[in-house]
Amino acid sequence: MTIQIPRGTQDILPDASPKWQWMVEKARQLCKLYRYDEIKTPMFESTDLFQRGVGETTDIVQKEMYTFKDRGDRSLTLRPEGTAPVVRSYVENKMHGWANQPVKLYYIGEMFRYERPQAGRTRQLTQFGVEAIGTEDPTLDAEVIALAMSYYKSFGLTKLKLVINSLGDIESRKAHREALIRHFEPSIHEFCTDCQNRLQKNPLRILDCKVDRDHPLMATAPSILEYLNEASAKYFTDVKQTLDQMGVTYEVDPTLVRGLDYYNHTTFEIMGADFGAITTLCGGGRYGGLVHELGGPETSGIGFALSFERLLLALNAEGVEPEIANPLHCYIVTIGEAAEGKAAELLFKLRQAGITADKDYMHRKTKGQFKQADRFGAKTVAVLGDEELEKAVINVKNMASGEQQAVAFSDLPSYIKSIVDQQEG
RNA sequence: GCGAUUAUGGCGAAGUGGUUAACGCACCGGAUUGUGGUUCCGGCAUACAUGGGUUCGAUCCCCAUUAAUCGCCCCA
Repeated sequence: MTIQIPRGTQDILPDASPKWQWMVEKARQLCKLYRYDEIKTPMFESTDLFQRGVGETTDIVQKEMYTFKDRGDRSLTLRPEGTAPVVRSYVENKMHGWANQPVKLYYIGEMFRYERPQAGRTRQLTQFGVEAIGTEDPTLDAEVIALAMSYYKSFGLTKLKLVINSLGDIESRKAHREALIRHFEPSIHEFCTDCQNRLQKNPLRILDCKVDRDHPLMATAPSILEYLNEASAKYFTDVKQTLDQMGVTYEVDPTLVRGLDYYNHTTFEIMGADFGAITTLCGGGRYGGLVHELGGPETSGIGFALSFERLLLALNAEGVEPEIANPLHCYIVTIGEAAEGKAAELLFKLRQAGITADKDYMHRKTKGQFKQADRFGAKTVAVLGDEELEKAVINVKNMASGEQQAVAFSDLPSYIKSIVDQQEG
């Protein structure tokens, strides 16, 4: 048996990489506009970081972490998400003391979760995320949401839906949680076993349940929005107003719950075209206690994470293609062994002049080399054989018009350039 | 962790309990000497996931394993 790629991972082959480069480039450009700076953190961290940062009760920590011991008997974990590491770095590097506040960061990198692979779900995934840490300001929440939406829209995606919600502050959350338990507890035996487990663990999740969605108690369940205290309600209103002013359209969904423990106040999710079971492209929100939990000051941050794997599904679902291409300007056809050295030299000079150029390395016959050039979509083919060598010229064929012209070796780069310019113009 | 489906040459895809396992695409070569599409001709390939079992004999039947795809859970 030959060795296979590990389960849930994938190779990104050359025909797919333009799209990946495209996704990365657009993320970087957008972050420049919004003035977020890149941060890179390690792919693995102390296991404690995720246990404390993400939350002991979350699925990520309970069953999805790639945890291992190194030779020094330290427990390490391949990062399953980006926020906890960034906040760790924020605290460790005392970014709360930096002159520019809030600290606005973005990251692009691989995350690892031990899950059953499925459409839009892999064990290694690539996330782009931003974190704005150091203040609690509704316009910042709106900015982060707007950034995420702008990112998707910059690809020309149209089937997007932004859903927002507020979990309120700790006090509001707690009041709501108790109300939910009071609401469901008497009849919890009528619900699925998952929901019975959720009752104490995370009663908010019951509202998400697909099995029991038609149960009468669902419709009458207390909404978080009714339990927001004054400050939380105002904060949420301000976020919504800012989005309105920016012209970002959204839907409020009081049942929107995010999986990680650290969220409070604003949460949001962006969904895309329906491909398979998964429609969530991006998730984010504000995290209140996290910085302090990890040893920093009492401050708050907001961010989102999205995966390129799912964005790719959305791009494919809507048939979006990148404009990036790499046209071949010149293909050199050699006839006879004597031409090989000169061809290599000319290739080198063409490339030095910024012209994309290639040749045959498979000892194909002339016709085969032309076929190859055609397959590459070469703008020009330059033929070099004994006749040309004798006269110190090379015959350049314009592949669009079929015209052929003898050109002195030293004039080749400028001649190719003129034909390419002419074809493009 | 649970469930469903699938597993044939580089790719796609037929097929059978028993001699050389179709075909298409791709690739290479040729159709009078060094020129791309199309057409025609020819060539090419360690192909029946792995390990057991049933059978005189299995790629085809049964079991297990592995992997892929999809779904549940949960999430990006």
